[in-house]
Amino acid sequence: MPHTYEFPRPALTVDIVVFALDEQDLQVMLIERDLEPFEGQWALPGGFVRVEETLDEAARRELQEETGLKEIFLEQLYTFGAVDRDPRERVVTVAYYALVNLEGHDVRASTDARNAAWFSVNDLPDLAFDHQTILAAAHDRLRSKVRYQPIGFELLPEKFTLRQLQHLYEVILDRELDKRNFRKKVLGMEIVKATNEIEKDVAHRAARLYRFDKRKYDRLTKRGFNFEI
Amino acid sequence: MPHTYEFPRPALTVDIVVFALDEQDLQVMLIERDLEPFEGQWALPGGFVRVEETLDEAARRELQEETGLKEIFLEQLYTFGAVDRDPRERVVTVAYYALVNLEGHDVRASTDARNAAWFSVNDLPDLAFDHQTILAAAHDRLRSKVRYQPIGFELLPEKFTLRQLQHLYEVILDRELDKRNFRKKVLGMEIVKATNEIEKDVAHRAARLYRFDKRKYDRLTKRGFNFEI
DNA sequence: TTGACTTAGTGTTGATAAGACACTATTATG
DNA sequence: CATAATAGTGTCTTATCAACACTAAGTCAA
Repeated sequence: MPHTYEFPRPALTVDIVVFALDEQDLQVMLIERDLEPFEGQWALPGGFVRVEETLDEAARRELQEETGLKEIFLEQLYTFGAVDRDPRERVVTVAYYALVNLEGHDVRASTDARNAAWFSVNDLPDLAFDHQTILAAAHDRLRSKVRYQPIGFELLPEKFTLRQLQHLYEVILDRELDKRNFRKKVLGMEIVKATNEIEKDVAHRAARLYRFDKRKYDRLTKRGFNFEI
Repeated sequence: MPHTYEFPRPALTVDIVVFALDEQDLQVMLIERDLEPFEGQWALPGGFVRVEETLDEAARRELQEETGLKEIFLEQLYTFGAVDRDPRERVVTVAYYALVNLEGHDVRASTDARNAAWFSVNDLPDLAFDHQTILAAAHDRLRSKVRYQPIGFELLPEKFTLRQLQHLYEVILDRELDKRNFRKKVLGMEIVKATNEIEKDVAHRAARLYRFDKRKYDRLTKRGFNFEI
């Protein structure tokens, strides 16, 4: 069913940069394109915005369709509108970034006849369209945002050790942190709460598990509290 | 000339929140609508994105057409895509915010048969569409951004006194700052340079004029310098 | 069962930055 | 020439940040 407008309109898409964390690295989910243009190349998950859904809904829908991920942290990043970013026609894309913890979510390796895979942000393949630019912008945003808002917890399982939390910050900020200073600061802010559990199946002394205390964090931010690592 | 697509497409617009500073307040430029919907109500300047221009170009073009402003600081803010934000049809808008200094730019009070005017952000009329939401988001962004990037200089004339600069921060951050500490900090960062001029036509001791040292600022930010007030 | 290995967990100190605070200097004006 | 208005300046206290090393607890293998 064709749709006709008085003036030409850009197509509108969403693209999502999904970050996760493994033991070594920050990872990004990419999808192998099975259509021209850029057939066979890796690209960010995404697709067209429908007229009856919001941008956030479009991003969540595409993410679930293409990767199986749902109910994850998702935030709008920036809208990319270079005239020639898609060789076929004018396409404006609203980019999002998402954070997932690998333990809590089951990521389908392949859906919609497309191949999906995780890549280290430090070892990326060539990407389709301007997706390299979008990914770099998302990485920048994550790096700066993690410094004043505790979004990093989204990358960890519900219960985590302080070592895992520190590792998260070290990977995202790309520098080493002092263990004692880090623990002092995090515990001093009182936004994590000790559980009475310890980690299991480790070949050394087991560390205490903590959980993020969202209620306390919300109360603190209301009073202008600034979470800074 | 009609344009036909296989699937329906949202219309794509840009809207711009233009900030300026007067002696008392932070001001925003609004335009009185002369068409339905919201005829007679105040709204942000903006309009449709053309297929042959980037989003930034669209924002600059609309700004010049509707307010006469050009060559000003302009930055993308956020993209608003609620399904019912325009009662006529689906319209997604890429919002921008802009900073101008009132002395350096000649703002037409009225163009395109529309009435344009400045309003204090503390005393706004009812706005059309979701423009109240967009404006609030821009105000938030300005407040937080001014704390770690020296964008505030865009609101001042080329040469300004330290009192003007302090006033700018006080208005945007909505709190009083200590004069000695403020001057110590700003001069210590070395991102403003004293001129050998002083202000004129004041009924008291005249203050020295300074100018923003963009070259020095660029060199400092490259080394990870953090501009914080 | 014990010794080696691995990571958990813990405080102090010195340096630097931030915040509170009040007076003198300069110019215009009546 | 006195008054009024804002410019311009330094010190001290307190808080924050960064550097730094050892003991505790548990696993594992000989």
